[in-house]
Amino acid sequence: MIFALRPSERSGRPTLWIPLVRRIREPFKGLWALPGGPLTHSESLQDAASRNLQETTGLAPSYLEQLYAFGGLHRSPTQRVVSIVYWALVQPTEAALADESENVRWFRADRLGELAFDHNAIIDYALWRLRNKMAYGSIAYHLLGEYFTLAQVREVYEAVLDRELDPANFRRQVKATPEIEETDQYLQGGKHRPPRLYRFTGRPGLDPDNRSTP
Amino acid sequence: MIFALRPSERSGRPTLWIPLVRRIREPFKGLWALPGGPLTHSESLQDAASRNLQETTGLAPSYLEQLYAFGGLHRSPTQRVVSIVYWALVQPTEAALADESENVRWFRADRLGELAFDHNAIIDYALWRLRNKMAYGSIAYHLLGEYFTLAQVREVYEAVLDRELDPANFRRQVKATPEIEETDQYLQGGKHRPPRLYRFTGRPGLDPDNRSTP
DNA sequence: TTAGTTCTAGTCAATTTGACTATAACTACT
DNA sequence: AGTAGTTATAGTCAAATTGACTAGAACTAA
Repeated sequence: MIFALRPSERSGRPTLWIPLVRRIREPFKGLWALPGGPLTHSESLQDAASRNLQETTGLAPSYLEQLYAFGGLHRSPTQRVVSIVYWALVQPTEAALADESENVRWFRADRLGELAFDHNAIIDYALWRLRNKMAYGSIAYHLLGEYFTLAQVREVYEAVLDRELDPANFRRQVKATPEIEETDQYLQGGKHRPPRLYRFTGRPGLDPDNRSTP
Repeated sequence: MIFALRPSERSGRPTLWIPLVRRIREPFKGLWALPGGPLTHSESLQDAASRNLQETTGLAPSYLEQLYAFGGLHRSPTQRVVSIVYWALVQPTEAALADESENVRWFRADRLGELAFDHNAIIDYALWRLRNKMAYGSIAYHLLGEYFTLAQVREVYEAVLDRELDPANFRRQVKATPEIEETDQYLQGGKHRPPRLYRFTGRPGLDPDNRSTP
């Protein structure tokens, strides 16, 4: 389950997109589904998630975390399947390089049709978790490049939380977080005063997969 | 992974306890471990967790949530094992009924020796999650009975967060949460003014397992 | 009756939040 | 060159929240 920001077609503002793969066999042949695959004996769960991500979309995520293990009895009509789902955030530069083909395509996260299996429910849950994490932790930065303006951060929040935020107040809050570092670079090229660039110096989450690896 | 409150032996204040089972075969024969067992083809993950809980300790939890799927390569020295761990909170009345035997015993969560497999790490993570959830959500009530005093709620917070809280300020905050309902009952029997009893009217979490079941 | 205890309501200053104003610094147009 | 348009950025002010504290209420035990 991969999230990336892409500019919306109309407004140009960033919105959440996710890549899906088309099912080429039954069940649900022809429908779109989350990328995934079996776990082998010689890789950890996180490694398997990375590998699947790499194989289907060519992406290397800047953030990868376990989402949930789905194990209901009737997730697949043909057999019992337990899916340990990971979710990833990728930076725009990465996302632009992603492979796209007949059977791999990006979709806006808020405009999905009916997907295979219980994948709509999985995505709903991932969106809920993303919004939740965003409200507390510092996760939005993994959707941006190394350098970013505070307005870009605000746009990420606005896209994910789907509401407008006061620019001045948002600034004040972000600047109060110690993980945000001011650079002395400015972003040129806009039709207005050039905004200062910042960078994020924090580490990912505190999950069992990540907490030990410093 | 089961949490319950029990009065500390010395101070009498509530502290966190967890039941462990003794390994009766290799690997780690003789060491204590978290209760658990294999997943069958005919039960969901949550059902399997409930069943294992019931079989080993006789407990029926008031709260059951998925913790994490652990899938490192070397968790067991003999074979590759993926454990989808659930954590439960049980009320004191339930916990008092729990089976205890030669091979099932309760331990204080902050005074554990070396356990089998990676179970120390799992418990550390569960404790971290419990503290986290407690700081935000309304989860402490699942460790208490149906009726409770605000001082009891505070004691739960103090036990889990391991720091003292101002009684008056804590009251104010708890009373501000809409899920807490005042009753017109009072708890008699103390050597002091009898405190009013409250009840919790909220629902569990918003996990995929729980969110649909109303 | 009094001392001891916790319960409970309340005050007050410090901090944080939300709404808003004003100036700074750039580009684009005339 | 000058001016309008735009976003960046700092700052103000009232409202809401939090933390430290005070004081009376209501019970038990002696």
